[in-house]
Order: sequence, then C-alpha cells, then structure tokens
Amino acid sequence: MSVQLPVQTVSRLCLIYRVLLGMDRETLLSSSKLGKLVNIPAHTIRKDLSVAGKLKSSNAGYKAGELLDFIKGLFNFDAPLRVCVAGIGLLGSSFIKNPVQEGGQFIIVAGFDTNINKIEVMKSEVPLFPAYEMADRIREMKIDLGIIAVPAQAAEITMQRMKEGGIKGILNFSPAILGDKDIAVRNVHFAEELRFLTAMIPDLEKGV
Amino acid sequence: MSVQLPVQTVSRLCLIYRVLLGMDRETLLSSSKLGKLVNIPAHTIRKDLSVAGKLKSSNAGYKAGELLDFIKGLFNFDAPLRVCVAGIGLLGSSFIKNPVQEGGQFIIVAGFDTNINKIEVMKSEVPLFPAYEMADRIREMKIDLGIIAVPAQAAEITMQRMKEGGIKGILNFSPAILGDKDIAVRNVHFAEELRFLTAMIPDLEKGV
DNA sequence: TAACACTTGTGAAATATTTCACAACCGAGG
DNA sequence: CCTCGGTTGTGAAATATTTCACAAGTGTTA
Repeated sequence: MSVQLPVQTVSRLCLIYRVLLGMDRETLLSSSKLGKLVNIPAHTIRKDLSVAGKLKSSNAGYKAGELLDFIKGLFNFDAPLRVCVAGIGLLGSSFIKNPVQEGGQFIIVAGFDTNINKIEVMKSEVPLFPAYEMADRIREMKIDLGIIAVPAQAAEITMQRMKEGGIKGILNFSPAILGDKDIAVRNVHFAEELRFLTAMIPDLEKGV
Repeated sequence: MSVQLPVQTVSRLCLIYRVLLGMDRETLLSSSKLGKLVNIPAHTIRKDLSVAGKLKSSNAGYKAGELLDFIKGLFNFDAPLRVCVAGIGLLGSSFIKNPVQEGGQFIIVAGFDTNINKIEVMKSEVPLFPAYEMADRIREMKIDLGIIAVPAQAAEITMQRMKEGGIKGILNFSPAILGDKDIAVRNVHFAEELRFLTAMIPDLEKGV
C-alpha cells in the first residue's frame, strides 16, 4: 500500500488470487505447489509475498484462505466495484450475459450502445441505455470501471464520455489504442495477443 | 532473429505493428509521433528498433511502410497462420463470425465443440467439428494456432488434444491457467484484467 | 532432546530493462 | 558554406526485476 509494488509483482499476485478464489480455504499450499499451479517459480512467489509485506506464516506453507485474505486486503478487493459496458455487440453482450463471478468483486450495472433499436430489443437483466446518456448515468449510478467494446472509430469518444462521468479505470477491447494521464487504461486486443504469441515462438515453420 | 529480443520489446513492436497496419504506407513518423500513438516514450521506441537491428533510416523519421515491412520480416508476419477455435460459445463464436483482419495474417479455418447440436445448428463460413476429432483435424488441416474458449474444466483436455494435433501456440481464454514446456501458451482472463486494473489504481475510493 | 525433512523470508548477486545524453546525420534557408 | 531545427542510433548510467543461497523456524519421529 504505502510502497508501490513492482508492476509484475502486482500482476502475479492477481494471478495467484484467481487460483485461490477457486480453492478450498483450508488447502495448505507451499510456495512450490502454488508455483506449479500458476507457472511461476517458487522463489519469485516468496519474494513477491515478501515485498508485499507478507503475513506471518511458518513452515508447511500458506493456508489458501489466509493468503487470499492477505491479497484481498492488500489491494482492497473486498469492496465490490460497479462496472459498465459500452458497445453491445457479440463481445459486449457476452459480458452482460455471462457476468463474471470472481467473488462478487465486479458488478455489471449498465450497458450502453448508440443503436437504440438494439437496446430496446435485447433482453437483459442489466439495464441498457443510449450512448449519449453515458456520462450522466455513470455519475448517477456511481460506476467505477468501464469496459469499451465499441468499434475503433467510436473508442476515443467513448473514453471521453466515461471520463466525463468520472470513471476510474477502463478496459479497452476496441482496436484503438487508448491512454490517459488521469485514469488507468488497459488495452486488450485479441489479434495482437495472437501475434505476440507467434512472435515468441522462435522456430515457427509457417504453413501454406 | 539470431538474438532473442527482450520480451517487452517484442510486445511493443507488436503494438507498433498494429498501428502501422492501419496507416498509409507513405506516412512519415518520427519516434516521438509514433510514441504518442502507442503511449511509449520515444527513446524506448528507438532503443527497441536499435536492438532489433533496425533498418537504415535517417533524419525525418521512419516511413510507415518500411517500418511495417521491417517488423514483418523480423517476426515472419508475412506467412498466414491457420487458427482454430475450441468452444463455440458467445466468445468463441465471436472469433468465428468476426474474423480478425490484421492483414490476413490469421485465418480461422475450423471450430470445435463437444455439443454436436450446436455444430449442426450454427451457420458459419468456417467448418465446425465435434471436439473428439480435434487432434486429427488439426493435423490434417495443418493448423498452427489454437484459441481455447471452453469452460475451465475442459481446458486441460482441450490443450492436450491440440498438442496431440501438433499445434504450435495456444491463446487460452478459459478461466483455467494453462502452461506447457513444449508449446507457447498465453492466458487471457477478463476478470483478471479488471482486477489488475483496479490493483494499479492507487487511490480507488470504492463505492457501495 | 536430537536429528531430520520440510518450509519460509530476505539480503545480496545477477540480469534485464529503461532512461539518458550526445554524437552524427540531413535538409532547408539563407 | 554555414547554421539551425529536427531527427536517429547507441554506449553508458540508472533502475527494476529475478534469481540465488542460506539462516531460521517448525513439526515429527525416535
């Protein structure tokens, strides 16, 4: 909290958190057992926990529940966050229809789309609104995070509307590359993940 | 090629490649203009190109087309790769219905699902097969890469089938964490991206 | 109690990566 | 031809991150 952890450490702790969520709280895990589950060397895990200001533990490893609570407390993962989705296409609606579980940490509370027809036709637990209402709705619903799943050319304006509503973080799935000095933005691009993957395979003998 | 580039450098070059794809080949880009487009400091870009064994250039920056070709050659991005998708749910079918463009680098050539009904009912340009045929089809269709979009409990077996078919790399969207010493695997998990995002926002005042 | 087998936690060493600073280059405009 | 403004390329310095090695703790068994 006080010290800013290395980015990579944060990322690994999130990964560990994820596997702990799906595990009995009583399970006893040594750093090496845990390491095998997440593909991280045991000493790296120990170091991460060490710099994060680990909890007292002892021989015989960490108890899953305690470790979970430790990471939860470290990053304030207890408080649920309100999330909205902009763009109700195939991807956007998959977030709305299969809401992420993850211990109730994220609650999808609204969807937005420019296409009014789509909003009216689609059945959904989550309320849907036209895009131009975005800033106001975000403000009045106290939404914390936004998922952008709109086409590239609409990405920038969508981000602006979200900022205007006072959102704290954005996960951007559009092909546009977004960034901002005031709020946290993370770009995710499927084709690029594929491309990165292939770039990392040294001897990929390409077909046809 | 001969020297293994730093992972981060590879990742940044892929990002740059992406913006170059959507740009006129004649555009002239200085390292700082480029930097603004991708949110990377100019000196980092220059360093990346330098260690990658840059092309001759001069003052007045890089020409988009040349830079594109350079990166393309560096990672062999010319040759198209054959990709399959396992799991035809909302996410899986979004890959099949909205095939990624990306200069024709990736071609989705097959889909798999355990649910035979779904395979028969769904209309799609891309041929669909039952999951148990996966290894054989991958082999006979010379498929290079696999996208896993199945539920967690089916992820491991899916990876095994893909390996058996001789696949070179896997992009895993299931909640399971996969890894393998023989082939490249990349795990992508939406909720975790959200979580990482929030963990990186230092003063996130959480609502309700 | 003593010895063993297992573990964690962490300073210090080793690497990896980013940042800096600056020489060298180029074109334009006197 | 010289200077100015803008640019790249890169060794070296500064940081960041990972790996190592090992002291120290604990439970078990004899």
